[in-house]
Amino acid sequence: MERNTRQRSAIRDAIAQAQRPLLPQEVLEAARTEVPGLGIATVYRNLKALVEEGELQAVNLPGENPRFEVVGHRHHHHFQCRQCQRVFDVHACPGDLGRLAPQGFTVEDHDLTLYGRCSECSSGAPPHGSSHTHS
Amino acid sequence: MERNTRQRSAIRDAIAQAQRPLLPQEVLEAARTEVPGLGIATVYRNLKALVEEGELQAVNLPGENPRFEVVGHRHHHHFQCRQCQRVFDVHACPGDLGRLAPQGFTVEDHDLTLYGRCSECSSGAPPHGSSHTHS
DNA sequence: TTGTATGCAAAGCGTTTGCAGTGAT
DNA sequence: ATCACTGCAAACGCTTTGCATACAA
Repeated sequence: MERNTRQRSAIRDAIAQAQRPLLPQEVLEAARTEVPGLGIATVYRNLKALVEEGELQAVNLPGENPRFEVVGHRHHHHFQCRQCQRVFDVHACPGDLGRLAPQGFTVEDHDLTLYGRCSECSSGAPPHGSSHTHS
Repeated sequence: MERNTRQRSAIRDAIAQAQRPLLPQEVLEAARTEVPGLGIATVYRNLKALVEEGELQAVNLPGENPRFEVVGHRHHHHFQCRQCQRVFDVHACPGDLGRLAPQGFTVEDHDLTLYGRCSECSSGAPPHGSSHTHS
């Protein structure tokens, strides 16, 4: 049976309050404000459990480590800002893409990622989340 | 100055002859038919060098390790077969996707991955490349 | 001969797992 | 009092790097 620990609550809250998919490391940092001694292994274990329970879903972008967000958002896509590297949900979809595949191929699903500048980075606002910038 | 080694030729040939993007491990296996003692580190070093030279490009699919293919194909996308896990090029594109992003966001580029069955796996043909199937 | 490229092994990085101790029920 | 959960550290898979040797030029 599942138990309600402070750690699990902190992890769940961290993701629920973020308005975007978070990396495990970001979840750790956010959840540690509530549970200072929290370990990264606990974050991974809970992320996995919460995904299996259907509460969270993994967000995989090309060439990126998996991020996690709450389920509920129906079919949607993602946008990654090339300046701050953050990922945002896009609640729009180009629609039927089956016609794009070669003859004989059957298309069942698709993933779409948009790249560019988020609204904050588009305006002259100071760069956000520079700590997660790639080297 | 760059040197022409047997290893580099074997790696280049392996990728050129494949009709799809290859994983480093697949490149190693293919190139070893020509250079048996080839090491994986040499594969990685050459892949990186060939990408920097502009001869190869990395193909990153969501949740997958990077694959490599020859450059030349202009803007295109990819299709991954859910049965054999192989990746194929798709020389079609849904076109302008800038309208999908939220207000204030600027779209500069996009990545699209289609999922389904490749032609071989759609027909009753024997499963291909089972050695690369995920556990 | 010179210095880049190679093979091996060790190190990195993100993620998973074993284990003894902790704490929710 | 159970037994799932936690933190730590070791283990993993993929990729990179240090180093002495091999070989293209």
